[in-house]
Amino acid sequence: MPKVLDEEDVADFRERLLAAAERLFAEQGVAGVSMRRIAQAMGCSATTPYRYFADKEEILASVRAAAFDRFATTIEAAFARRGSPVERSAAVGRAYWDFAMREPDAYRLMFDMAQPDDDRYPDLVRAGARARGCMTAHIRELVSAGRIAGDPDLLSHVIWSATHGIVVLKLAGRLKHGPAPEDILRESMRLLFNGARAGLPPRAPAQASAEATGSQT
Amino acid sequence: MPKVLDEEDVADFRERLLAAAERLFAEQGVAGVSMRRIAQAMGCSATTPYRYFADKEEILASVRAAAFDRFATTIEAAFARRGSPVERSAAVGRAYWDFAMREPDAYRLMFDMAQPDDDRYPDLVRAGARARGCMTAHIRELVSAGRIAGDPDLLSHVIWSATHGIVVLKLAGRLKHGPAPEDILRESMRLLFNGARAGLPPRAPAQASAEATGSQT
DNA sequence: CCGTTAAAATAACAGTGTAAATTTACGCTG
DNA sequence: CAGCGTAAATTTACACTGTTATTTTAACGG
Repeated sequence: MPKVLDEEDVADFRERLLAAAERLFAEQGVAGVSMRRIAQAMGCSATTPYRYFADKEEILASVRAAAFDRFATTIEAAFARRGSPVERSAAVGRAYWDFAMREPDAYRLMFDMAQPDDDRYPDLVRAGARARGCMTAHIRELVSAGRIAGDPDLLSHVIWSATHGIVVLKLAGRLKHGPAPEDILRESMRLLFNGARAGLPPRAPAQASAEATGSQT
Repeated sequence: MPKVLDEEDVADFRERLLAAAERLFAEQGVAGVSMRRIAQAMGCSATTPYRYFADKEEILASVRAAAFDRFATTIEAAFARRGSPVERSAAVGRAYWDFAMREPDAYRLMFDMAQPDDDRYPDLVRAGARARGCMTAHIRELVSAGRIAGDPDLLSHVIWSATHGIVVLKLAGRLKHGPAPEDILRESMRLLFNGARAGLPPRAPAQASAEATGSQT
């Protein structure tokens, strides 16, 4: 134990603790993991973590922020692929789904409804905003390319919430008896994009009689 | 304290405790409510609830089952309204949204992702199944009436998950900066129904040039 | 080598879920 | 009515939790 803690040492300890905490959270659920258990996994005393984190809530917030960042990085990587707007958009959608299926515990933590006021953790706010932001770019591109019509911000929230809804229903165990989640997702996207295409102005293709019948309010 | 507990007395005690527990859960979150706190609200000793419930988890499961039943009753009432299939379907959708906004804590409890194995509580399974079931009837009716095309079971899951996604994002506090949740919901339904209508076979109305373009898949 | 001082470890507190032991009080029988 | 059996309620107790206060440890400067 050095006399004074190098800033690097602090960062290292925090990182290692967060990694351990995330693993334990995934294994036994957040409520089932105690500070003492985390400390034990770190090989330190029960209260040493309090030198690096204010309390358990801050640990949880940091784990969630890390998950959001990992998620955002994954999505951004998918969007960075080269290809047509449609291909890139499909890649983003696939990356979203794959992340949720590959790291269900991380996804659960990220979007848990029981978290009261995340706003106290700037890093969590930043990571969450980054994750949200990187889901609108591909929609904006689709609109710019004239493949769908509508307000990109609104459309991206529509696509996002539809996808999110299927993911969380599955992660909550509520899609055990109905259609396969993948089928629901595919059909949702098919219908949404068909619907959004219907809003396009008349175009080159011959049989474009689809006038704006969207007057259902 | 009677010598033996009438079955009615047991049911009464359970009901009163569940009501108190639900109120406390809503006020302070599930994790913030202790058995002792519930017992205090009941005016009994700390361990008396254990005569009526196996443990805290069973209390939570019962509260969740009650919420599902209340939800299902609300939806069924909306569907029981007289009117056209479209009107009845719209009423169901509105009732769904209104319930989630009126009882966000109940909704949170119902669809919380952190619940591991609900299957141990038959009443909860039954109530959950009932709630899910009453969301397909109005879709089935729409399909029967020829207003939309597709597999009713699949379509109902599409509509459900889209609605659910918006609700849980709002309840998780993730829709503070974007479009209003109501707008996302309206646009989602507009696009989905437009998309689903596109799958209809050619019909009476004059400008029905929409030949079966639904040849995808 | 010794004192200073930051870091770690220990001890302690209030509160948790819950099981075991104990007390209470009702209904029945002698 | 006395008193017993017994179900219901309470008290006690235990292992655990998050967290704070106190004490111990150990690296550095003189």
